[in-house]
Amino acid sequence: MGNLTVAAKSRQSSRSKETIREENELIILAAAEKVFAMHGLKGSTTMQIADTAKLPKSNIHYYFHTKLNLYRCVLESILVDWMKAADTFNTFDEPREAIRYYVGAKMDLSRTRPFGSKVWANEIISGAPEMEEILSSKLKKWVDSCVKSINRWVELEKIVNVGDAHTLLYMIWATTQHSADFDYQVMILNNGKKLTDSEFEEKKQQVINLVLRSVGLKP
Amino acid sequence: MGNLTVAAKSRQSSRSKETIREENELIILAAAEKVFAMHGLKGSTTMQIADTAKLPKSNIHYYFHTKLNLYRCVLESILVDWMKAADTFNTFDEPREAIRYYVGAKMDLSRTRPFGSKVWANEIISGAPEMEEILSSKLKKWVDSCVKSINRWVELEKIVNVGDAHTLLYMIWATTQHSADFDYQVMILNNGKKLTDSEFEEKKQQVINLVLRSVGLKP
DNA sequence: ATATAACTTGACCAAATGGTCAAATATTTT
DNA sequence: AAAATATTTGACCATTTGGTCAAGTTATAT
Repeated sequence: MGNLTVAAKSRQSSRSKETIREENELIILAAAEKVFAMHGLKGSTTMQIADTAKLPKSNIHYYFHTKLNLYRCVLESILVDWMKAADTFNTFDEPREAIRYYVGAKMDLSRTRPFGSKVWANEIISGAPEMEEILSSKLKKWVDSCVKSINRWVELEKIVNVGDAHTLLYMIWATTQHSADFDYQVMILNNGKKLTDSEFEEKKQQVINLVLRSVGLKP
Repeated sequence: MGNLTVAAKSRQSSRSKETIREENELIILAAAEKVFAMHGLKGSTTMQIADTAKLPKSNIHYYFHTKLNLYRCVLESILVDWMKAADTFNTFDEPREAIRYYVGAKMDLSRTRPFGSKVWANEIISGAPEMEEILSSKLKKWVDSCVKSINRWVELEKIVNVGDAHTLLYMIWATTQHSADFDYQVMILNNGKKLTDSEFEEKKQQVINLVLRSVGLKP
């Protein structure tokens, strides 16, 4: 024992500055996502986030400066996953495939990243005050191209005429989004039991089928 | 002028204690609903609510004691309307009628009481921390009876087999609920234009048709 | 009329909270 | 090795905010 110099000891447990930064940012982002999901932007305190991250509060400010900025970073990080799921909608020509994959991807996302899903939903519902730019640019483009796809399917008589394509899109959106956020809810209403993986797959299939039928497609 | 006694003047502009209480409670509840919808429970300040109600802050506390209590009162008041819409689901034997009226009622509610709708949605999404009792009792009963209705319809082959009835119910719920809360969203994504009454009726019809088709019914 | 009860409101307070700072520690560069 | 740069952290602060209180006003009961 004791045959390591102080320098060696320190070197042994040392991480490079780069990895320190990366690791801590990830830890803080994850903690913030969880806390924001539970209490919203204003309802969350930097102290709660710090405790969840098991870091001193000052550390949170050191890496993300302000709570609002941290919140925005969380949203952006969620947006990446969210858009990844969204993209599937426009990579299929056939409505059946497009819907099947998008709904599936969206529901998977809600299961693998439940906290992010809630932060996102909350932000959207409160009028997306922190995301107007993103919504007006990135998301608008996505929505527009989805609407085009849907309208084309209607013209080609691949799906029934649903009226305004936005209505259908929002319905799919709402269903997959909310289907996630209800998990919590479902637990209270049913019993205390969470869905198993296979139960979840079954539920996912049911939702897909509902959506498919809603546009006149047979599952 | 001046031929009214002080007493008469005072009597003239006076409202009975009872009506004063009733009126003020309503004013405060409405203001709170609006503010809570925009900023959530923690994000709303009693001062904001007071300003919106055009009353001094102390007055809010005089009538509702604490912010949390006021919030609960708002939720309860929304629950009344919410359950009123919900009841329609079980007053029709035919799924077509039940769905048509419930979805319609729910969407009307979201239009006539947009703020309440958002408060409710927010509360539900954050896991309904202030409503566990209500959810476990009143709402559970409603859900159970809806599930029974749906299952009976499946047995009688009036609608297709949707798997777990809860999934369908939540889907309807999510669609109507969210369809409300997207209004804000829709404005940003489309232009700045709100839906006219007739556009809304059209949209309502589209949603109803989507839901009907999703269970295999022709609109 | 007068006493009592209910309503109104500005001043005030204690606690919570977002954020700052400087001193200490660790890593990297020269 | 030493200078420079980056990270860590406790102490501290100004502001916000839910809530109280007491003094004043208005309505009601006797």
